[in-house]
Amino acid sequence: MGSSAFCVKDRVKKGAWTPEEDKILVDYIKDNGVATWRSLPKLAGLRRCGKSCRLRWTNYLRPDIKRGPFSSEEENTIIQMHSLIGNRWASIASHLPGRTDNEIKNYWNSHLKKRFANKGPDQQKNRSGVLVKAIDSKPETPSTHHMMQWESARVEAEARLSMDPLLLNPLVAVKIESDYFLRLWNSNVGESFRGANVGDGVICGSTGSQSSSSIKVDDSGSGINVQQGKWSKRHGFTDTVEKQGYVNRAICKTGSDSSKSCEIEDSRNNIFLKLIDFQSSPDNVESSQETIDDVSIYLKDECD
DNA sequence: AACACTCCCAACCGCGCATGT
DNA sequence: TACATGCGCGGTTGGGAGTGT
Repeated sequence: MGSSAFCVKDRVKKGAWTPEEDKILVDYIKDNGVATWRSLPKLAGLRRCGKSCRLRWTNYLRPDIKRGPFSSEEENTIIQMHSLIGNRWASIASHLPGRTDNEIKNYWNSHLKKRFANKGPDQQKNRSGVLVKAIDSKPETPSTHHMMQWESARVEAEARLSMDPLLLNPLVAVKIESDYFLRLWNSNVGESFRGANVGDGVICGSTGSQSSSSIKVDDSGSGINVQQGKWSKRHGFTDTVEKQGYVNRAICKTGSDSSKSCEIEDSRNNIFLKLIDFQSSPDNVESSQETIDDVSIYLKDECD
């Protein structure tokens, strides 16, 4: 379907790109941008298929691409990310500005793969000597499995956001920065969650007493609503924004004692994260000291 | 110098997801 | 709901560059 029809035109040139072709492509995109890749070669006067043009642009001609050898920091990032999420090169690339997924994939296959091939089936050490465990491996416990799934979901959400071209707009970047899920994850709350000792099993049946005002964000279609904004003493969240993300459903509440609770559901990975009774400054989340009293991880099927 | 072999990376291929009709 | 289209992603390949004999 899609791609098979995308690049099957006869008489299109294949193989290495010439400098002349590069110039045509760059000049055209500079002047006109990219409406659809499919129509671009014809409009630009290139005998290439749209797919080839897109690849050439995204992997080689884009002005923000960083050339040269990988730094030790970049290498370390690749190793750690790969140990966590496996061959998801696009997600890994989102953490390395200027590097393409293709470049990272090649670097892994040519430089790093062999180095870790003899370190056991699922264990790798980064340059700091920290032992990390591959997510591809069979989890030893349900909780570790879910921790990995959740981290994987987080990385994917970050990747999606970072790949968003709107990010180039600083105003939009502020919105994305305040994406509640990611901010929550990157806050002390998320830190607590990541470091939380959830034992060997899945914790179910956690309780929390919320009342007063609440805002429910529900996604029943393909679009996803993610809360952003600041806590308000009286109204829970203020400001909402619709954007593409990974969280499928979030229910956030402000208790009568100004305590907060937040439930985040990730249906794709079948994870239910519940943060109960954490406090934060109602006026400025960014600078707040958030604490967490209870963290629950649900397996939906088991706990509903 | 010539050949064989290995390595690296740009480019291609096919699958699958998101979106539109 | 079903189908078509556009495109992103990960796996694979082919050829040039580098190295060894």
